[in-house]
Amino acid sequence: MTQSDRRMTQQRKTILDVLKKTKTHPSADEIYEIVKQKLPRISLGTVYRNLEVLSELGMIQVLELSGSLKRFDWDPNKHYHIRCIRCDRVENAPIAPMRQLENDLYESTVFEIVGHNLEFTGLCPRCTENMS
Amino acid sequence: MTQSDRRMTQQRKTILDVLKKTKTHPSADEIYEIVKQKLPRISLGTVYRNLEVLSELGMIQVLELSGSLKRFDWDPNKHYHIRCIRCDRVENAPIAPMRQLENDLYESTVFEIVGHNLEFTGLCPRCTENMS
DNA sequence: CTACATGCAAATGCTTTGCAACCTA
DNA sequence: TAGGTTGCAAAGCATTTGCATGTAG
Repeated sequence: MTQSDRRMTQQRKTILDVLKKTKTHPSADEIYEIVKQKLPRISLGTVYRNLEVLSELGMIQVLELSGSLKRFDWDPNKHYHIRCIRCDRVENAPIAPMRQLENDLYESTVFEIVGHNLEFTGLCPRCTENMS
Repeated sequence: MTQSDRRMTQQRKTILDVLKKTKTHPSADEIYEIVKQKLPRISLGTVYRNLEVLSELGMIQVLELSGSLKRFDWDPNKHYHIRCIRCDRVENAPIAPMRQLENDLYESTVFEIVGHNLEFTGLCPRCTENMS
């Protein structure tokens, strides 16, 4: 199936809209809950399938961060993230991609490097406040 | 429960031994399969519980890499990894930890940074060969 | 019309957990 | 002998999938 075979269904369009407007990095279930307000009969499976398709089309990005569920990013461009170790909230890390990193490894590994992922962990403001 | 309350059972000892000898970064199930050869009656649940305990004790490290199952590292010290996107094999990345990275973010984020994770993705030699 | 997409429910895969029996310190 | 630990099985949870029906192009 080629890209042109994709159909812009109500569901796909709504999911994309919701993600673009959310501006955070929600999980499939969070997206499902919001989309359900507009399309009450949508199923979670459809949400997963469409997020997958949209990422194949390069319109969004799937974030598979360490030790947490999948999150989805309206911005398909490479960038880094910070994850709150308490509430799992994810935000962008305000630091430019380090493109030379992969070259640094070129001579010292037998792997053929194709990319890298940098993820910061920390406490978001809300969780810092509520520390018991 | 304090560290001194921990008991060094046959199971715990064997799991630690196997991991130290493996020198790779196996999954719980891979460890289970090897340990079973020495302790045929051990259960997968016990393997998970002990790996968790050993990491609490700082004797090993749990790796929660993006989009893959948990892996366990006999070396509790911070270091980076490369993951094969085809077979999921994980090896160490021969590059020194960048300790200043977190400071770079200090002024530009509202998060209280506590750490970071850098993960390279690529093709291991075996998978590079077998590319169809 | 055709074949991609959906809703539903069941299945999957990894990991965790409740519990009674067991064993280490 | 106290209480941490085990084996077993069941539960948990995010995600995927099979299938009959629906619908975009």
